This record gives sequence, C-alpha cells and structure tokens, in this order.
Amino acid sequence: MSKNLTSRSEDYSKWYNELVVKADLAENSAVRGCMVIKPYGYAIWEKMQAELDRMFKETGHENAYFPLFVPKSLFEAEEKNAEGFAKECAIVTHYRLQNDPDNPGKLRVDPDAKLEEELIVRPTSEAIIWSTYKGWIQSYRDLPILINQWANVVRWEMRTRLFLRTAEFLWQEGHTAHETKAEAIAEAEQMNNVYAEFAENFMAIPVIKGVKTESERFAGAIETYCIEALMQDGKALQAGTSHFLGQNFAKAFDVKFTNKEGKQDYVWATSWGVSTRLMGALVMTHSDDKGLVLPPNLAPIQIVIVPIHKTDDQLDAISAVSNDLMKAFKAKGISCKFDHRNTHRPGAKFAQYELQGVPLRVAIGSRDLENNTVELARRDTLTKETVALEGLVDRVASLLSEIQETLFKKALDFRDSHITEVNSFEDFKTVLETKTGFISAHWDGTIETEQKIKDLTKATIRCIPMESPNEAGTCVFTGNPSSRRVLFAKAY
RNA sequence: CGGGGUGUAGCGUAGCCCGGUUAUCGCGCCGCGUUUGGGACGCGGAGGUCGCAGGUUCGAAUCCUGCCACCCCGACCA
Repeated sequence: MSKNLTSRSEDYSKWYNELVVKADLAENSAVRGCMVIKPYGYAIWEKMQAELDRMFKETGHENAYFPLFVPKSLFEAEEKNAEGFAKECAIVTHYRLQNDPDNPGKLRVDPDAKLEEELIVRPTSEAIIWSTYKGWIQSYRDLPILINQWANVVRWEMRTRLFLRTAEFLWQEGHTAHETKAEAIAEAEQMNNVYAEFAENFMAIPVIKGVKTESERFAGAIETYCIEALMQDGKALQAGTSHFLGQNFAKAFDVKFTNKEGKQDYVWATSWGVSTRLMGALVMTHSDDKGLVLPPNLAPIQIVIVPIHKTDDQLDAISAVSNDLMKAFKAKGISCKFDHRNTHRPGAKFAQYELQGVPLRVAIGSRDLENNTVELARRDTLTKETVALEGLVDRVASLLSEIQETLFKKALDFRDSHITEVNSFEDFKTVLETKTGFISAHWDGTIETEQKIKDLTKATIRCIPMESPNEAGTCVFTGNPSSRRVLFAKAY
C-alpha cells in the first residue's frame, strides 16, 4: 500500500483503505497500478459525477458512449495524438483462448485467433469519436455537436501512483464539433471555467486557470487550457484540462461540412476531461492526520448520529430522538446516518467517521436526553460543543455551508501564501526548495529555457495564468525580455 | 527501462548476518463474560505455500542461482 499521497502524514494506508485498494489480484498479475474503488470512495465519485453532469447539461451537452477498442488504423490517423500516446497503449492482438496441450488445466492464447488488425484499448477517445462524427456531419445545420462520455481509459504508465496516475482510470471526456474557430475556442474556455467552478464551489479546491506552454500541451491540440491546484505538500496538480483542437482531428478523419456559403470546410473541435485524479486532489488538499476531510457538498454522509448508552432502554430513548432528527435532516436534504451498532463502542465510531471525513457528528447520551441537548462535533476544526436539540437542524444546515466555505478559505489561504514572485534564478531555486509552491516569474517564451529550468530544478511551467496582467520584465533564467509572468512549480 | 530497497497470517512486524524443537510479537478476527460521554478489559481460540521455482545440506524463513511483485529515486504522464 502506497503511503505517499501526501507528505503530511506518516501513514495514510488506513484511511486510503476506506476509499480504495490497489489491485493485487494474483501473483504474476499483469494488472498493475489499477485500483479497486470501494463503496465509500465510489460514493464520493458518484457525487462528483452527478454535479459535473448537471453542469455539462446546463451548458448544452449530452451524454453518449463510444467503444473501448480503437482499431490501430484509426488510432494512428491523427499523427501527433497517436505519437503522444503510442508509448503507453495496451493492445488487443487475439480474441480467443484454448486449452494448453503442454500444460494441462491451463489456458493459452489460441495462435489461430490473431486479429487481422490490432485493437488499441483507448487511452483517450478522439480517434474513435472523430471517425464516428464523420458520418454525422454534412452541413452547418448538423453543428454544433456537444457530447460527453463517462468512461474508463487505459494508459500503460511506467510508474503509477494511486489516484494520481493509475493504469486504468475513470473520467469524463467531452468532444465537441463546431462551425467556427471562435465558437470552438469559446467552448474550450467555457469548459475550463466549468471545471474551475466545480473545483472551487463543489470540491473547495482553489484553482488557477491558465493555458499550457507548447511542451505541456495535449498531443494534437492547438491550445490546452487547464486548472492547476496546489497540494498541501507544496506540489502542483493539474486538476482538469480543456483543449482547443483546431481542425487537426477534422482533417485527420476527413470531417467536412458545407457552410452557410455553400463551401466545404473542416469542422473545429474541442475535447475536455477530468478524472478520478480529482479524488487524489481532494485528499491532498483537505486531509489531515486523522484522515479525510470532506467538503459537505461531496460527503456521502454529511452528519452521523452516535448514540451513547448503557442499557437497551436508554438506546430506545435515544433512537426515538435520533429517528426524529433523521427525518428532519432528510427533509432538509441533509444526508445522515444513525450508527446504532452495538458491536462498536462510541470512541471507535468517532475515530471511524473522522477517518471517513464526515463533516459533522452528533453524539446523544442519557445526559443529553435529560437536558434536551446533543454534542455536536465538526470534522474540519475538530471542535465540539453541547448544543440545544431545539433548532439543531437549522444549525446543522448552516454549519454545513460554513464548513464548505471554511475549507475553501483555508485551502485558498494556503495556496495564495504559496505563490511567490521571484526575479532572479537564485531566488527561484531557493524558494522552490525551502518554501515550495508556485513561483511567479518571467520567462522568455522559449521551449529551450523551459527545458533547462526543468533540468536544473525539476520545476515546470504549470500554466500561463489567464488573469495575469501584462508586465514588462526579463526572463528569470536568460534575462531576455518577457511580457508577463508564468507559474512554475514542481508537479505530480 | 536505469539506480537503490523490500517481500514472513487481513494489516504491521521479530527471526536471516552465524542453517537446528511446534516461526515471534502487536493490531484485527471468532467465543464467553464484564463494559459503553474519545479507538474497552479479562480468559479462551482460529488463522502461515516464510513472494515463486530450482539448488546446496541429514536439516533452509535463514546459504546459492534464477524469476516475480511491490516501494523510493530518475525518464514518461491526467
């Protein structure tokens, strides 16, 4: 079990285990770097899916599904895209097994079942989707096409890392086709904004919107927009991307349409995606040494009620109060759980829900029954107080919003205090090593300089921020003129 | 794929250098009882191809060879 999701705790394996386990299916397992997402972890992913889906539909998109397998000839059609992913593809070459004559009880690949053409397990779906779009588009009246797909993809990475870079991961990928360049660019920017809004408002993760430099751009894209987040260990994480693909894929897959002037033109494309990597971002942004800290918007259980009792009669009395509370919570749309297991003591339950990041906890004992109170504990601040039963539901509702805001504010303060402007390469290196985080510096705009800085410091340009003002300066490395600052950081 | 490290019960581990009873300990698990306002306690119990395959030996968790997996650092990446 990996223990390196954040560097703030010595051993996260226990609460990792609440969400996910790394696949360890058999000896000689070829399933490397994959994960089994357990129900509690998956419930968080479902919350994320539901909110993203809502936002996609609100911006006019529809869901569809395309094949897992991409014939090699389609895959290689867009050269840059194919080249970019070629080194990390899983390939299906055969379609049948048979009994192994040399090894009774074992199976082998049937050598007669070789496919005419190899199938690539999708590392991304541009190829299969654009070959499909070709048949859907003839006229400007067929445009735009605004489609999203929820799917799994496979990228055979040399080195995997739980959540952040697994060999198979779940994601959504949007693929749109437009009549004009301006419309496609607007779409790519819009979706990057949707991601930023989702990350900040829903996940309470502050992000910086920007565009990638040429060397960090998606294979086959003209422009790659991104949202960049900062983890608690001072490393940056790309949390989502949106690409303006120009006419590259339309040309590669010969997707032409007749425009309003009656002339043939290639359509303009975008693609955009976020993945289960966001769950890694969630963990590395908000967690502490007691486990997960979930923003209320994402928590499968927003409040848990733990009874404290000696006798069955006491439990019955507490249950009566709790059941009323549960009804009232549900009526307000607050997800709750009454944990009346008698197999675990209260202390063990407290620890468990802290591990799971449940935002609020209510403890009710006989003392409370007498006084009409409960003990209310916050996960984010780890504080607790005794409060009146009356008005509890409203109080909980407002506390949940408060926690959502507090978590964002805390992460934002951390992020903002870890963006450092530097004007010399000496300072650049010092800040990178001692303070960590983002470094805002001038860059001369060349790939060579970016590469040299990376070689010397391991820091890369995370993005050219959308909102950074023009500012005359000189490149922190070469001294050549520069017109704006960019953000450097060590990244996952 | 290069450099380093590690594989012993569900998890974490001792033992390995220097081969020798029935493989150590903790957590967890099961049973009974007492408990229950922050991870309960007592007694009893179950659970092991010592990563895999060969080899050396009277005897291998321990020594040798090969392989596999995982972790860390590189290259690659959402």
